Amino acid sequence: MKGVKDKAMSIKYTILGLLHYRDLHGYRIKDIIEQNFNHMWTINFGQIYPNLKKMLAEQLITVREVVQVGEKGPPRKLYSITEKGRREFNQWLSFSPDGKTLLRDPFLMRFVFFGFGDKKRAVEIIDERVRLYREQLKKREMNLERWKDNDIYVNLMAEFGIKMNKLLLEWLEESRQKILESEEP
Amino acid sequence: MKGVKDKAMSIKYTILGLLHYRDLHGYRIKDIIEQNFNHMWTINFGQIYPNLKKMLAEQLITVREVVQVGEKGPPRKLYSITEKGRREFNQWLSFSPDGKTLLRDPFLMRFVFFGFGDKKRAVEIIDERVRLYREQLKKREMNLERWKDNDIYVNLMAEFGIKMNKLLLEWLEESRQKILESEEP
DNA sequence: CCTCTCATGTAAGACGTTACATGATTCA
DNA sequence: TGAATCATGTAACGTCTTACATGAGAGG
Repeated sequence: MKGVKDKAMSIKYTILGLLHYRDLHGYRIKDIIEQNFNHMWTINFGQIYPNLKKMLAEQLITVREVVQVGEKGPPRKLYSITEKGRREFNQWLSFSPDGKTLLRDPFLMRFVFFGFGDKKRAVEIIDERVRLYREQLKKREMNLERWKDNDIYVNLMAEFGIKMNKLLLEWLEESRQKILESEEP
Repeated sequence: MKGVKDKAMSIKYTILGLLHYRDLHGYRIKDIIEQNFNHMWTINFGQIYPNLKKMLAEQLITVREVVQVGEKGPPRKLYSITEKGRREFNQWLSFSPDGKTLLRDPFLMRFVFFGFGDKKRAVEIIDERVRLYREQLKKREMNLERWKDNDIYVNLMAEFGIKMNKLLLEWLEESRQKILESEEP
């Protein structure tokens, strides 16, 4: 069980997980993570390509170059998971010690200190945020529709993202009301 | 409005915010953040002390050394916010562009892939997690009691932490049931 | 012609985590 | 005596973000 340590989100295991479904190239991996794990992650190429390189060196994956005839852009590099990759993935899946659940939100951080600023401005900022959360919710609900046929865990996870989004919205709207009703210090 | 950019949680502004209430030393700042922002952050000295040093150089804060007579440990360094610090803080409070809300949870990341592993083991891991969320919830509820007299924003934030915790618990318990009822692939 | 999308990648820097190092006092 | 708490801090390492660099084809 040694060696399976990762407190962070771990792109490594996410990639290994995705490669269980089908072979993928870097650009596509980014797409999938962006669409499906957007409530947990912001992903970028600066993370993906170096990781793939490293995983290749560790022999967790293999590559083959595929030229898409009549398609734009450079040839794709399709990655596949190896037996070693599967073994490490399974170790992680069953025995990785989980870190804490963290809701990282710079807005919420500001929110706590709104008492030191102007109330009118605070409400303005909240309104902006409400709009943003509404848009996000719409997107997630559409996304869930698209993936409905998927496996149970993926669906449950997507449903959770929507629930969290709704909670955030409800809470913010209630808070807005309470703030308006509150007396100035 | 230039120069106010921070996508990350920004210890800097959090410290400036806390110094609005009273003068603090590094160790105490860590305590407060740990107790009050635990659903958003894990904080450690490796972040706090270097930041205080930097903020001192930027003249956002000042220090004075205070020897606690008859107290254990080295003398405390009490930090105060300066006028410049207040100005920067207010800029941030009113005009910082907020990044995305991210729920970082290594457990949830594993959860998505449970379909590739053993169902019995998956349920075991979920049960462990349920216990952990229950404990967390208890702590947060006690914490809210302690801070009840605080300002409205701090309270709303704490309430949100509790709501999120409850949602996570409910969702996980429901999911556990659905997983048990589901057919093996 | 210009911008968008697809597709690869690197480099610098910001941010976060863990481990180490020191040392006094309190409590079991 | 040994562990825990209070209190300071540094160093090394990992992770994440942003910006840069390249280039082809599609569509307006």
